[in-house]
Amino acid sequence: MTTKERILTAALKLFNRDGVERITTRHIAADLGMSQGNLHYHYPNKNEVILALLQRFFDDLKSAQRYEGGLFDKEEMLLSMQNNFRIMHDYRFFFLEDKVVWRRLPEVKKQLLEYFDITRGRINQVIEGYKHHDLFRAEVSPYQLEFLLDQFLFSITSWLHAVDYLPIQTDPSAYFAKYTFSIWLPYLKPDEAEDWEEILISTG
Amino acid sequence: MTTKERILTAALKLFNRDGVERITTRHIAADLGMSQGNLHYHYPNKNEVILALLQRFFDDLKSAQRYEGGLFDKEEMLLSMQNNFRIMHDYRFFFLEDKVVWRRLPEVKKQLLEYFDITRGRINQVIEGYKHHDLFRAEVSPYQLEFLLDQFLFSITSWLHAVDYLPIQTDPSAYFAKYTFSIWLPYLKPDEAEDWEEILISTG
DNA sequence: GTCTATACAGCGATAGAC
DNA sequence: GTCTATCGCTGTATAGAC
Repeated sequence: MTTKERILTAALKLFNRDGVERITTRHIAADLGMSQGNLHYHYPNKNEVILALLQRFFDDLKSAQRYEGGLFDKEEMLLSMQNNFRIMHDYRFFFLEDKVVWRRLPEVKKQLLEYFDITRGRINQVIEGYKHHDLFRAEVSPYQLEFLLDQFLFSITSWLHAVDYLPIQTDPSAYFAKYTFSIWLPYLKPDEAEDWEEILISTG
Repeated sequence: MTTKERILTAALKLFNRDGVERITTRHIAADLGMSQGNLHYHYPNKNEVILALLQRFFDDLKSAQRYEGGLFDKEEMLLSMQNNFRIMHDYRFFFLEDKVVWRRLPEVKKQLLEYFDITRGRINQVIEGYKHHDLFRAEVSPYQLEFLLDQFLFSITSWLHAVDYLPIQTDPSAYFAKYTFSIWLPYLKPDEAEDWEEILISTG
């Protein structure tokens, strides 16, 4: 592992544990048994460390992305979401302290919103596909269905915040991946809902 | 308005705008055209300012609480939630920067979790009442229903975080109060769902 | 109650030796 | 590449005059 990489790993650990504002370049250097001057040789300032971590976050997401199975391979969809959630959890300070980071670096906000906008498009495709194949219950009103996309997006962007407020026993990433898909069960026709429920119960 | 109150009002404004960590006692004093020494006469340190704000938050909640209508007065329930959300929005730094505040003052975490635990109990009562009066659709499985309480709690505790991620045009407090109740529409029997939908569309 | 002045600690960042 | 030393700035908190 190169020194630059070791710095990022230590910084990530400390940011997640103690917060971006509290952790200084001194702390990161000390954690590595390295001088602060040397750290500044590799990264001119703290913001550059944060930006490098954001880059690594997106790289991790990309390399975890297997080839897209069809929109209707349920198990694949669930596991893929679990994977993404695990990576988000690895870099959780970006989300748990999003407002703090965005204030330092508006660029981070822009990039994260772009990322979630792409996700939003994917989810919308799935919903439209389900509409097209007539898999939603007939009684569900358009008003109700309008909220569905927002509900997914809410869950995907903000689940890390909720971890402290909900009584969760198991691995948060796994729990909230299941939670996210459980959102739409009551919108689906009984057969489709049963299908999904089985997957949610048996997987992970 | 007493000086102590003026300090709290200024501090709240600045915390919401620029973040708890960034805003210092100097900033608060300057905003009031007051010396920093004088501020420290009224509040010995920044943490005491934050704790006083938490107290005021709970006071505001309490005084906004009208007498509880029955569990089944829908309009009352919606307006009451909108009110609570508005107050949360007034003190939003407590929620948008919850992890940062909690690290400084673990006491704040304890009190907020207690508050939401009480809310959790109330919601659970409503759900149980709906079960008892047989208002949920028969096809909804116990597995699905288990998630309902968590969905409500997730929404109520974390909606402020989601404001930046969702494309919201109107007043966030109003939007998310409606959003929260829209969660359970697909779980309800058609008649009850229609009833709720009408309220959600016509109110606010 | 309100002010000015000050002590003290910690942070970001740079310079220069090895 | 890595170190030590150091500067300038900002934050918290206190002391003492009015």
